[in-house]
Amino acid sequence: MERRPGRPREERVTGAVLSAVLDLVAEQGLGAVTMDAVAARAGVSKPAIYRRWPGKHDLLIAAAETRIGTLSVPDLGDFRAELRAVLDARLQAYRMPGTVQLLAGLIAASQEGGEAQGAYRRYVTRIMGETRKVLERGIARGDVRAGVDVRAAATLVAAPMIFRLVIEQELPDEPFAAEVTDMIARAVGAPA
Amino acid sequence: MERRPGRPREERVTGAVLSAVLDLVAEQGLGAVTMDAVAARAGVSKPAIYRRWPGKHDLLIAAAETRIGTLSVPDLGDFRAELRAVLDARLQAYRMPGTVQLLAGLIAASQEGGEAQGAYRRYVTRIMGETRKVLERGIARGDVRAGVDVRAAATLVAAPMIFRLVIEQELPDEPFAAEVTDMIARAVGAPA
Amino acid sequence: MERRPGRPREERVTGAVLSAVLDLVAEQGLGAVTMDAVAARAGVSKPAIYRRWPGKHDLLIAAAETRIGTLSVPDLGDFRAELRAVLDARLQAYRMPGTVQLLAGLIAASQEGGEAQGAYRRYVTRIMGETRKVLERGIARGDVRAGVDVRAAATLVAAPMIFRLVIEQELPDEPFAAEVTDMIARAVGAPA
Amino acid sequence: MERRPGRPREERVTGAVLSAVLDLVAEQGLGAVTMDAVAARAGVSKPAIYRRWPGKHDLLIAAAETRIGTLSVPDLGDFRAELRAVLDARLQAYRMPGTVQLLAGLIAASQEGGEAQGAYRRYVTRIMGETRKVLERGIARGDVRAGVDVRAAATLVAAPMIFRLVIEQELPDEPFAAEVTDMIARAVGAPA
DNA sequence: TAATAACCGAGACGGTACGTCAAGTCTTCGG
DNA sequence: CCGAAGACTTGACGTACCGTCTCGGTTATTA
Repeated sequence: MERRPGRPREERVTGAVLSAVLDLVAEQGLGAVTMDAVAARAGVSKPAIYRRWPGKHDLLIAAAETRIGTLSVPDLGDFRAELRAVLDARLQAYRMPGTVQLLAGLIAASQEGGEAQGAYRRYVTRIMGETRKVLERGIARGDVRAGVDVRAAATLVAAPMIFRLVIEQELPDEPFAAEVTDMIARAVGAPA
Repeated sequence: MERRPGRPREERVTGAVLSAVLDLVAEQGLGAVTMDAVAARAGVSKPAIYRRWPGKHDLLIAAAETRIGTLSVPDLGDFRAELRAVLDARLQAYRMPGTVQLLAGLIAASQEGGEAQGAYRRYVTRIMGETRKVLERGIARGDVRAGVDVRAAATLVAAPMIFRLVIEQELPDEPFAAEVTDMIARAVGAPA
Repeated sequence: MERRPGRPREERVTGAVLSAVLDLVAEQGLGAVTMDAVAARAGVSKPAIYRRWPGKHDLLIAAAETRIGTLSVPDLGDFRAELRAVLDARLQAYRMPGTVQLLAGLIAASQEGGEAQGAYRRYVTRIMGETRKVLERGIARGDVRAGVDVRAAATLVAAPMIFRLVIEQELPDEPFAAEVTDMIARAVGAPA
Repeated sequence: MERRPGRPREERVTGAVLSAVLDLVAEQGLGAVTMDAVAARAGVSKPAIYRRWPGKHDLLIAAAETRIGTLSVPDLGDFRAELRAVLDARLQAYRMPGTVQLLAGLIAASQEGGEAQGAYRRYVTRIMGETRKVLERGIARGDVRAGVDVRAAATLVAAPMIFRLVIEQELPDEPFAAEVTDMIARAVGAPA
């Protein structure tokens, strides 16, 4: 195990900063997420933040990752059930205060095209990976049509919840998740 | 016809400003859309801009409206065809340079919650209205299932294209539109 | 009379900033002369300061100029009297609170070699000009030796007071001025 | 002979640091004399520096002392000759690259009023001590007027060279030294 | 021989200031 | 009243430096 020389970074700082970002977003919205405010809230100096993340965008992405990390759906033996599980997991994540603002900030940040963009791309890929697995499992199992374009279908699954939340600015609820589950099951499910 | 006293507003300004916003976004990205930059590019003074739009957010929304304005799909006698028409119209709009950044900026701006938010909401509602009409026409016609939740379905239609563009950061293409058309037709179409 | 377009600069700002610098130096020393502190004290914004002076060094020089501006000694008919007048004028200037710190800051600032250096050089030249005039007047009058190197003599006149103040860190007093007057009069005066 | 326990300090460090300060000042000016830069240049760590000098000011003073250390003028039997020897010694010291900046830095540092100030005062006193000795020797010998204020005269001797260098920002040369010698000899010398 | 204490390089830390930039307002002039 | 031009406030940005502290490791003196 290689060890870099010099004083090691304090773990406390990383966690405190990310928490501060989430708190500020939840309590006062995206506009309150100032580097100074984050530093003050976290009880940390600005340079300590910039040592970890090259810019505000990267920090936002990192904060978002702690919110909507990798979710993992086990094999439930049924595509519809797994699909619902995926959507329910998202539902929970989106219900947490500040998630909308965080996502909105993330989207804006991802357009700048610095080092942040790579991290963002990897993040999105990772997020959608589980949905693809569920679809592929369904195909293997036979309750998803063999001809389905998996990538397009994954988009169809992931999009509505975020759209409702971020574009329509309305918290998606369970009836909505149920409705989406039903429609997508019809869209990609194997005919009886 | 009432006439305010003093020098009337020059029509030239409004157009020049909106064009400047679109140009800047397309050429240099969202970060280049500064009020000063817009003013300089449009050959216009800043006060002239603020006289027309109360803030940057509103200006962004106005610029977005010129891009993805109201689209109107005529009755083609077939839901699937009309759905495809809706998606193709979006496809064209999204293909124009700078649309991604514009949308991203719009999303970020919409979170601030000033006067702009109302305009944003009206804009989104208007955008989705046509899709709802198409769905309702399909129900009336009988080629869309009667039990479909129209609002949820409208979200299902609008979301994938924007998601692919803004979240996945990939330009949606015609095969994708075709695939989505097919899936949604299965999702909400009346069974044969 | 040419008039630049746009809103003219407020005279208030320039004066308020220079006063703020002098006040801060006098009250809390050189270390308290922060651009933020100056801005706050002057009731002015930082950009307004940077519009007028390219950096902190230039601001310091400008502030020093208001303190030890051009002094003018009239023809008193006697070299010794005029010499004493020059030294007394300096004495008064140096007695004002904060002058030491200001001079020390000036010296440090003058080493950086930006645009500030030119201003500094002009300032020093101007300061020493009056002393040279006094010397030249003395030569013409005959109570200063004809062979005296005027530039060297001017340095001999200007140096002791500043040295005592800045290097020895002691406020020069009248006995000191009298002693210096006497010694320099002997050094450059014409023999009786 | 008391010996502190633990690993003794490496002599190498002290010398390397002082050299680094002098080199940096000479090559890139006062602004380049950063504690980090000094440490890097000397191949030494920052704590190793702070173990030896309590702060930057003290380090600057220490560096200056290596440049303009104690000079000792032997009894040459003649005031004028000794005076010239003093000024020539200074001339040599001032000619070394970076001395101006070093002095300027010293002056600025001496205003801060920490622990460094004491060291600075002692340094100045020591520097001027030799000049006082020369003057007192002259009085005893009889080639300096008995009534001369020794302290004021010492200032008169020390000031012009530094003033020319630091304030006028011009390297004092031998003609200047000769001229100053002549004038001061007239100022304080005993009449023939 | 082992323990201890002070040293060493490397580098992260808090704090504070710097100089810049953008948003939105205000002021001058001329049309 | 509208227009351009540009100065203004506010407040955030990202960077630089200072002096301290924490590592892992080394070197000498003491037990």
